[in-house]
Amino acid sequence: MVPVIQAARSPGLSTRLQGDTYIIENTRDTAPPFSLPLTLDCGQAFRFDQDHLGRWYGVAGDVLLCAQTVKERVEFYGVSADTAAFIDHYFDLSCDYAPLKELFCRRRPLRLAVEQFPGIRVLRQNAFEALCTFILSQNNNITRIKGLVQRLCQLTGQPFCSPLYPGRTFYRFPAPADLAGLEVSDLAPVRAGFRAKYLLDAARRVHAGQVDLERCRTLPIDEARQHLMQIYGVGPKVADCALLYGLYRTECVPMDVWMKRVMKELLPGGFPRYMRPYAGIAQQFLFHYARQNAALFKEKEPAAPAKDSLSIGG
DNA sequence: ACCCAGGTCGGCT
DNA sequence: AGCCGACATGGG
Repeated sequence: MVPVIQAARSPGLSTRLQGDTYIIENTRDTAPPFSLPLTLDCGQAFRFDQDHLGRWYGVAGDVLLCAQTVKERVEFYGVSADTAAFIDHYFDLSCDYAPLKELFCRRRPLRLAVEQFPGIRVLRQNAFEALCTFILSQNNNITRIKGLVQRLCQLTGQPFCSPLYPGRTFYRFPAPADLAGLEVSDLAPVRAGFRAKYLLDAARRVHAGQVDLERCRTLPIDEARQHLMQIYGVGPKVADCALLYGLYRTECVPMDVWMKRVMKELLPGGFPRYMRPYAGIAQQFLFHYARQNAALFKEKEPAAPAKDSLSIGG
């Protein structure tokens, strides 16, 4: 129930630190190991953008990450040994996605999603950050969520500098203690609207130990979900996001409007039992697939997707 | 101006 | 248990 296939022997990826550049390659073929834009901008993390050179950069944990795809390789810049270890963890590089994708591809609709967007990976984000950012996500669009998170970090997070971007200031995501003592009025500059009070309730409960995020890593999944849902403003969807993205509970499938549409059309019977432990990862492929093929799934009522290309069932 | 956005809450049946 | 409007804000 815990991890995904750990595959220490054949992770499918090789990594090496050359100077301060951390290079990640695919050991199986010449294809890129994973897609930076798909992984960083597919609606799981909200702190990454592209700079004027096209490099992806953003704060994760305590550090600024800056990366680019160069000739079938992913390169991270300004990387220390500690940062390299963090990258391994954050991008879950010890997890081999090949057998997972093979599993998913046994169902045709999932195969279409995986084949169209093979570079997606589910990140291992900080649990409190995942909880908070998905509290901010509710009834909101991704562009604006990124703005809210950015302003929250500027207002309450710890500032630091990076030699990668001289003269700029970056901000870590606030710790529970950074938020627990604040009032809704203090968060006004964030412009989070009705979500501000939810955010503060989460911070206070985590800070007070009333909510134990780490315990949710191992609790039976229904108990973990209920434990998080004691937070005012956290329902089943946000709880599942915190569990999947922040606590690596890969059996969780956050059901937002898009996933409801795509499941109804493509997997009306739900995920097959054999992929249930990793259904959250399959979800990431389906979620992106649905959004990128919005015209097929946006229809309110029947308007089934083109049965020609999206055959139902397996 | 209008609609919607990776939902949840409180108040109804 | 399930439906429905309100909720703050602003991007397209």
